[in-house]
Amino acid sequence: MTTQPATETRQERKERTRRALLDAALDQLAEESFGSLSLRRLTKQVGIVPTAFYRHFSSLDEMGLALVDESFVSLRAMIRDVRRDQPPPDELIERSVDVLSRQLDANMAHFRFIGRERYGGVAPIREAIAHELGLIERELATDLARMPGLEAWGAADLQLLAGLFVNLMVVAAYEMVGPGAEDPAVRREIEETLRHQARMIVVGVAGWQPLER
Amino acid sequence: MTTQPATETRQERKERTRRALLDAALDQLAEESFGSLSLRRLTKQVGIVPTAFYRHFSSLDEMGLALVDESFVSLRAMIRDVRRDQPPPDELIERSVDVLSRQLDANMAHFRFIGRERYGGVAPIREAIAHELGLIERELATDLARMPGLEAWGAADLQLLAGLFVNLMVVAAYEMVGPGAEDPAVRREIEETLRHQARMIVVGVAGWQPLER
DNA sequence: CCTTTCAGTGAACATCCGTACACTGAAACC
DNA sequence: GGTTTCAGTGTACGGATGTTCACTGAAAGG
Repeated sequence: MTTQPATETRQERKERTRRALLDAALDQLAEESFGSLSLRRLTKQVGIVPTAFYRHFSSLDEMGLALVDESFVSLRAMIRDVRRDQPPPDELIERSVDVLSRQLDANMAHFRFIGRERYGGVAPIREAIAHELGLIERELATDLARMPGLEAWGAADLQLLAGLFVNLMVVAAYEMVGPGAEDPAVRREIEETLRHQARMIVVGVAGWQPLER
Repeated sequence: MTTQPATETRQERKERTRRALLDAALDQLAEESFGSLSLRRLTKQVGIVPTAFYRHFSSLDEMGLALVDESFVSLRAMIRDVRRDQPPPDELIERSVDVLSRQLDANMAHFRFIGRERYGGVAPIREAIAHELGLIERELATDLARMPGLEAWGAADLQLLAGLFVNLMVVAAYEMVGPGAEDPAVRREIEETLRHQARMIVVGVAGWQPLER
């Protein structure tokens, strides 16, 4: 295993099987939860012997935390994309959902992982995800503070709103990428629901203009 | 095992160990996900031999579906409680959260189970939960249709709103009852956040009156 | 060029897993 | 009161699990 064309430094090879382990995990996590992952099946899929796993991670949990890390790198990259070309406030939702939709395909497994394990079985992973989502919530809150009409809001108010949006996003992302959303039509429907629900939060029930049909 | 004071009909005894199996599952599900449950640990906790499990369920999955069923009996009972004494619209959120909070203690394990397995690992259970939540969402939509100010809303609009509320409730319920919410202060905080966020959806960002601090 | 490092090997382990099978003994039934 | 039903027993199995340990062979380094 792991012999390649010609030149490849030792740490390149190591990094490659490490990557393969992470990918195998993300792959298997599409069909089961982290708590039921098996080290042996993982290494079998990668094509190495079970014990070689320990050359890369000291335990399955440690590998899980690595997955959390890189998943949130994806998520933050997405947020940065939205923030980069400062969209006008009235287009913020549209732009955000567009970016989400685009990034979703590139990082399906990551978003699926977050959605699945957010409330899933294994404590340290659940906690790591909760922590990262908390950070993102607070970042979003400070972003929102600069929006017209929200300058006077207190930290607590902004936090509430940020929580609503983050929740909505995580749930919608998972539903768009999780099992049952293979059909593009279904996915587009979820995407539209997300747009509308986000708008509904902004204008409120009182200010909602019924959808034309 | 399973010998009792005096008279106890055969099906009573059977029902009792069935109940014990379900309870043992709910108990263990506080610390792991359904996908990693083990028939042997389950039966050990109940005090019966592994093979006796099959006298009650044909598989772990079937038992999981039974858990979904009884969990939604709890949830529907809760909703009926809110609906029973028709609360005035402006108190609906307060009343709902109060009922939720009260029912939560009585059915912790059920709500924890739903929150955990909603996006969790095992397909048939995930689908059963999604189906039941869909029903509840539609019920709530028809309830909302009778509210003053919403009589003119179309089915799609009502569905959007119902989705927001159901989502908010499931997430908040899990956070109130899941790991990390043992501290009553933490729980009360989550409860208050839920109240505020629900109100924010109703009045919208535009109509939000900043919290006094 | 010779030595060190170390990713991956392969056998062995104790333990857990689900399930098949023949069984027992007491409640249920006629 | 004799027969049937059936929840729970006990053994036994084949296979999967995580982890140990001493190992190999090629790349890295002096």
